[in-house]
Amino acid sequence: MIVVSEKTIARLVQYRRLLHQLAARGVASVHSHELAALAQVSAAQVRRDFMALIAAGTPMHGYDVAALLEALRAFLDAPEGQAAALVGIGNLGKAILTYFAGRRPKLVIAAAFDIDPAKVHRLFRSVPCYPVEELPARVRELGIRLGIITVPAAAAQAAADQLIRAGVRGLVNFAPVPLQAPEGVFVEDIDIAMSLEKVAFFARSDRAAEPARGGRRPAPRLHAAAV
Amino acid sequence: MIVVSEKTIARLVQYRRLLHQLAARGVASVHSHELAALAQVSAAQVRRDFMALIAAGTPMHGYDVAALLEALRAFLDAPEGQAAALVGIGNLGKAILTYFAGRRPKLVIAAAFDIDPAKVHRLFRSVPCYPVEELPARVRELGIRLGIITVPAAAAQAAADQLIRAGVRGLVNFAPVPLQAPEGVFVEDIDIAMSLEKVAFFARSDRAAEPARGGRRPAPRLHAAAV
DNA sequence: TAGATTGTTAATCGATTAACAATC
DNA sequence: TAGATTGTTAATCGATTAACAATC
Repeated sequence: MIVVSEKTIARLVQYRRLLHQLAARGVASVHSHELAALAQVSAAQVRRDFMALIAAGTPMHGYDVAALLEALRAFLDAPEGQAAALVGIGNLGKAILTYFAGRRPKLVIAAAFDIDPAKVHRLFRSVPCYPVEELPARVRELGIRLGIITVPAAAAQAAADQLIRAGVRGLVNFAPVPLQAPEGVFVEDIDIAMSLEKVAFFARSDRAAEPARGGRRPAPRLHAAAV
Repeated sequence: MIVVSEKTIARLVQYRRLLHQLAARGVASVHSHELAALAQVSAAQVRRDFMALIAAGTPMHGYDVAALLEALRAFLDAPEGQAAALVGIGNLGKAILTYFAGRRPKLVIAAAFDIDPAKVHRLFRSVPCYPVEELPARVRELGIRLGIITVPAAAAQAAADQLIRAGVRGLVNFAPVPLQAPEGVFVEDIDIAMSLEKVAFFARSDRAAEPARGGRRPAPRLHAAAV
């Protein structure tokens, strides 16, 4: 059982995104401080994370982009791929289906569900949509362990319960209500309205975000001009 | 100038959401441990946050829900209200417009922008949509300080730059690319694909999220059964 | 070599929680 | 009163960064 912090995984996922962009531009090697600037963390953090991945760099040359991508793939991706289910084909559900269409071979949305009779039994961005009554059977049949909830708030907990009962172990919830889930089920609540309210607070001219600090203080220096 | 941490604001926004739900159910008072269970923080954290808001409770009775909501409103909301601009009317943009339609009187999306000639000069969920060429003038004219970016990745930074030049101080970015912004502009990147990859990692049966700890350890206890 | 970067440690901060006296 | 909760402090953890020897 591999146990890691959520923040670490978030950073690794972000590195991968950035490295893909660099690779697409033909960049073959990268220094810790370059990636640090892009990911907005310290260079030491990047080096620590790569050390944990057993991805070595060399002084002057830096890290090999292809080797890093391979190390990240080996650590982050399920070898056999992962299938996800999406519940609720509103505008948000459609946006997510569109975004994922054919983009990540190892992480595909294999089934979508809705209660609207006009939406079921057809394809959305080549993903089949089924009535929610079929959710337990389809999720089990496809071995889905990952759920995306894009239904209205009132229906979110019921959708989550159904998914969990059918074997789902991770949920991304976009409904504006925190989900209850048993131990062992990872839930990420993405509340767009709450994010907007947070940003609105800091967008006011008399408000400022406290800069994140921490870490060792610089050593006090003898004054260079002292004679 | 009020300086607070981002996490604190996120908690206060969440408390408000939960208190609204309680108020709607007719609940008049609440204890710190009740709200703590809903918000998934410690009761001590809730009490500390309310102390900072100068919102007092009484032993046995707890905190008055209406008084808390008023204190949160006074702290979080701009007295004169805030207007936001949304750039990019795809599925995600429409989802956000739908969600906000008439919901928060103090935080309204006042203008939307798109490059598609078929979408401009009409209303989406009663929000007027203008061509992006008009963005600088409209944002200035409406005094907008808050921007929501729901354009494709390739167009995100340009949209951000335009908004910032026109006076926007806070951005919520849904494009899958981190935005560069000058000091004083608060940026929240919400990367749905990265969130999904993170959850996918923890949804695998051999992976577990490290439980967040910290805080004072329980005092060692003398064994009660010792004679 | 000289210079820059990596691998790693030491230091330190913010965040969080247990604890408990004061209070209703 | 007795019992539970609030207001507040003390303790402690994880996260983060400066520093620097080893290395290319």
